[in-house]
Amino acid sequence: MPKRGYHHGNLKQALVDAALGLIETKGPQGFTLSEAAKAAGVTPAAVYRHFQGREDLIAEIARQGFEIFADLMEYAYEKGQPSALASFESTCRAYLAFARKNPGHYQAMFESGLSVNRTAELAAAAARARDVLEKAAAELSEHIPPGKRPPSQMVSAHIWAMSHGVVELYARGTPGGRTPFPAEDLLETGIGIYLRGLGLLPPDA
Amino acid sequence: MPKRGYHHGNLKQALVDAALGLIETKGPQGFTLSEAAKAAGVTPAAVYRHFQGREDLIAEIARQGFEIFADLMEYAYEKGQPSALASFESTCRAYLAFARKNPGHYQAMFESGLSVNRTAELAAAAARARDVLEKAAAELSEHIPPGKRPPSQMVSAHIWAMSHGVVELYARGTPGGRTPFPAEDLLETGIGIYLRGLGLLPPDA
DNA sequence: TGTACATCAGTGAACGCGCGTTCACTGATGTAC
DNA sequence: TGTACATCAGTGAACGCGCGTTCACTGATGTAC
Repeated sequence: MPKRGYHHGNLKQALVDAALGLIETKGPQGFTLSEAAKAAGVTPAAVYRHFQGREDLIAEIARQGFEIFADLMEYAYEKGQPSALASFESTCRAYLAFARKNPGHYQAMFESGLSVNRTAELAAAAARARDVLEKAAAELSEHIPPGKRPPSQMVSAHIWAMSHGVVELYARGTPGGRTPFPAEDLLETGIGIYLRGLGLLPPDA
Repeated sequence: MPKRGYHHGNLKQALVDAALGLIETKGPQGFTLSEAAKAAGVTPAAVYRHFQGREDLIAEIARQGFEIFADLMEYAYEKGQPSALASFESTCRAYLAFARKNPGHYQAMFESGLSVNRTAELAAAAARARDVLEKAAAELSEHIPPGKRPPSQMVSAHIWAMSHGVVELYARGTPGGRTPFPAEDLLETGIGIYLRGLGLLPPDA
């Protein structure tokens, strides 16, 4: 697909891919524009044909990440239908799977420090991903008696928080944590206990 | 306390404090050694009398952070005694309170990318903090019938993950999240539901 | 099919800058007598 | 109490380096005729 020679052919995406690799090894703050250019086999000045600067490049990576993320979440949601519970659990699993498979995207999205409202496209992609989880949570909530039902946005926030926490603490680096349990099991059991607390799973299981 | 003049008197701690301020505004990767020196009113070269370099400075901040963190957790734990449940909930609240009150430390500890095993002191401080939560979780677990009791290390990992997730997503920046709920409420309710799932709180409440 | 030309993606040289790190030094402090 | 001296925390000049950014340019590509 990419042409060779004086004209690169698809430099924009090549820069994105090169930066992804750098992020995975050195973090979103750990590389320079020049490094990304060099990794793509191109002069630093060439970057400015496609991006306004380093931040703009990271924002594009985050945008692509949120698009992939939203697609994955939507797919997982559909796969679980028509069961609200199955959709919800499938969506949660997709969260961790995405973080595992796309660590560079994940870091650009959540650890680069850039605002999700930087551009309209980025905000839209992020909103699409969030909406999937909120929809799954809302459907699930309908199975809880109205009196003891927490707001569904709160449920999705709880789940997002636990998922993100598991990713950050137990699916990568070496922070305060490290447990003898695989991240997947940790998330699965954690969400299981949480759903039991909501009365959506039998108290035993 | 700090002397003025040619000799600073307490430069090491002054550098730590200056760096803390910089971390709070620009993140753990967003400042340079020279900036920290300037913020402390001192030549860049002076830093080398106290630290081996930038990483070493951040590691010292993280170490101090883990010490404060562990102290706070221990105090919260004691305050809840002799009730295992009260100790546990108090400890969870202390987690978020620490992150709120010491954002610079928190970032140095969990978002700077440095390994907790960098030095023995750092590892020891981190282990002390972790042990408090694990002890609280273990005591709590004893109130669950052995048959349906998850490993207490798993419980503490779940709680740490949810706490960390709430801090990262809802107590600061603007990632995929933003909810209408204060982080404190989010964590409180999330842990409440989780504990109900463990059978440690009545199914209503 | 061939030629002339417009377009524009990428080049490479240049710039000013602030970084981390070193070094011989200086001068404040504390202590021995 | 006073003086001589050792200690060592911080200075300031210097260095080489890679950064981001600009600019006039070059040459590959596509298209009009």
